[in-house]
Amino acid sequence: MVTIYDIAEKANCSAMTVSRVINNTGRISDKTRKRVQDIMREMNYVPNTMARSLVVQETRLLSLLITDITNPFYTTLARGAEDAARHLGYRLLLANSDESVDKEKDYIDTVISTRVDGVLFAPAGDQSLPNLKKLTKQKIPIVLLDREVPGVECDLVLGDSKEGAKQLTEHLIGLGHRRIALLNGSSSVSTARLRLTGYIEALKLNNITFTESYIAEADYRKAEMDGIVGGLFQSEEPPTALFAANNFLALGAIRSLQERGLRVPDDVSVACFDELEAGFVVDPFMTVIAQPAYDFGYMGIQMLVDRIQGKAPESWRRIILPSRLHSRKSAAPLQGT
Amino acid sequence: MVTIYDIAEKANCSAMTVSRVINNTGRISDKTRKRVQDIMREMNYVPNTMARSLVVQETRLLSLLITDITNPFYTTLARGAEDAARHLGYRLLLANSDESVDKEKDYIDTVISTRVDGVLFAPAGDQSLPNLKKLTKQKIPIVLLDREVPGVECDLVLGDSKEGAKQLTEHLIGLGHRRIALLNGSSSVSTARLRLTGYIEALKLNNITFTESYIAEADYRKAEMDGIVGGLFQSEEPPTALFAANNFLALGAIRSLQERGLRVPDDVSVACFDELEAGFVVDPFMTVIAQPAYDFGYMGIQMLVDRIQGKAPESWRRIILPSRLHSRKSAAPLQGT
DNA sequence: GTGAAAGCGCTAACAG
DNA sequence: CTGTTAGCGCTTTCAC
Repeated sequence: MVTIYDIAEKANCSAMTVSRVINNTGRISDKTRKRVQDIMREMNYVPNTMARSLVVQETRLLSLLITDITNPFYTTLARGAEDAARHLGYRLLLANSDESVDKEKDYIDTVISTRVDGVLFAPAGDQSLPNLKKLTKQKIPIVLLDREVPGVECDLVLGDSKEGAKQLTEHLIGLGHRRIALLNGSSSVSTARLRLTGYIEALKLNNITFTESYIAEADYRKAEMDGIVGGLFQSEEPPTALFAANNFLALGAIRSLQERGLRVPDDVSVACFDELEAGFVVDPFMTVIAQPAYDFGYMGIQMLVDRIQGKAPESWRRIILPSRLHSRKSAAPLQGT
Repeated sequence: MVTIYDIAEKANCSAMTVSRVINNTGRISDKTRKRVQDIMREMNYVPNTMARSLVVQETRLLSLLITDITNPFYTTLARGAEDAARHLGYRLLLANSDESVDKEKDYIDTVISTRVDGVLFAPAGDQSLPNLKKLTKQKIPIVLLDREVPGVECDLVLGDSKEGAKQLTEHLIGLGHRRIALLNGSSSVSTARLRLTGYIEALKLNNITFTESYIAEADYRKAEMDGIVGGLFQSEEPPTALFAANNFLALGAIRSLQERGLRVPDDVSVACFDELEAGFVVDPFMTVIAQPAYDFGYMGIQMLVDRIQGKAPESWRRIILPSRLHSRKSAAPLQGT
């Protein structure tokens, strides 16, 4: 591996001169600059970023932690983050927590010891608090993505879970449904709590009584949920519509519904948060509240870099990205009983 | 940021002792070990990986370069890579080339200067050769993923493109189709060439004459392709089936088919390589040759780490992962004319 | 314009 | 079992 000294020797100058050429700092005569550059090329010199980082105390490395690399919401987000990072001259370290606070913890440790300049963090849930505290204790800037964690002060990029849930619920109500089940994420995740709130608001607004037994909770990544969905539909007056708090929950629910002979949307309407695919798809089936996943990542990185470079305001910023309802086939008007 | 020296001072010992405690090397009395550990915890000490890397000449960082972070094939692959990396104690730097050799080049430069221990590389195509050469010139181990690049000697994890294509084509033939279009990727990508070969072999085997005008090429990421698909179907004797060389091509084709009033599978059967979604899906529609994307990533990292740690054989290894046909609705028996 | 010296945080090699 | 010295590849600071 060729170093700055090898170049300096061949170019008959000091390491400092070479360093200045590399970084375009200070005054250098055109002649020496050219000589040094030629030799660098000739010797295939590539600067050692780590050595540099060690002295300048900055790595130009950012970390992106997502909870499910398999979910198109997060891959689209990752794509946005990747683009933004590239544009701003940062590299991205990727990790996937699988919604596990423990995996998160492991990763936080490696992140800290890697001395990344900042972390873009989609937390597993409220239990991520200690992990986040660990980061803040080391003064590593954080931007929280998608989910808020009570007790953490930092910049945020969120979706409008409450409004979205309200809108989606009202959409179902508009289709004639009054018995609407909510298959929610864990209540230890802020988005799940807000989606419940939005759901309840929509019911109230339409004078529909809230039925406890129409609510169930499951893991956001969960695809297998026969028991849970079974419970929801066992009642005398089973729901005619189901609102799933995210895409994977909806998928699991549909599968489970099909297994018990219920057709979607004929027997049960289904709608959810987030698109099911990253790109477009042949013939989208699911009625969804679509969130601008790409922007979550892109803006998140922008905010993070602003903060790192001291261009951010003192106070914490909270960006709420709007979502949009796409009415499709999975949610249909209620059939006359 | 607290350093080894801060610990050493408080613990009343040398930096070396602290270092030994951290790395669990050499002999240390239980008493000093405990004292040092307590102080490390108390001061929230986190080792500085870069400083360490600088001296041990190893970063424990791997780079994963994929061509389309939006494609479920690659995200699933990334998940496999991520899991393997974690299990083996490596971190993963992620990048997305968007099938662009230029983006690839940029990334290669940062990868080299980051001194990653190895690169897991899904090349954009044959033109990636100079980028790969750059890496090998720096003696950075590479494992090539999914696509081969003529002129590059390294470990490989590939799918069985020829066999898969042959199998898929024969499946279509078995359904009664004889006029089968091939919507292929760019011929500068090894998988596209092999898929063409497999397609041709299947035709030969079934005494179907090869029709030049049934072949078209497009970008693997392409979703918009009206002109291309139009050309394929303008003939007097339009194809009754279409074999798309990857999932996104199939999606684009279907959309374009629908726009010209052709229904799938009623008017045209469609089948392709790779699943359309990372996870399971409600009611899979597309007939596909599914590749074990997760294994591409997992095994790729394993091979890479083996190579890095000198556990790999001298000769280059070439792993061919088998694929599997899933017959679904998008490809149907040919209707009597 | 250019260079010499010192040090970023850590560990290898050797000494005791 | 523990410490000393030197140096990984680079940049900061100050001197010329």
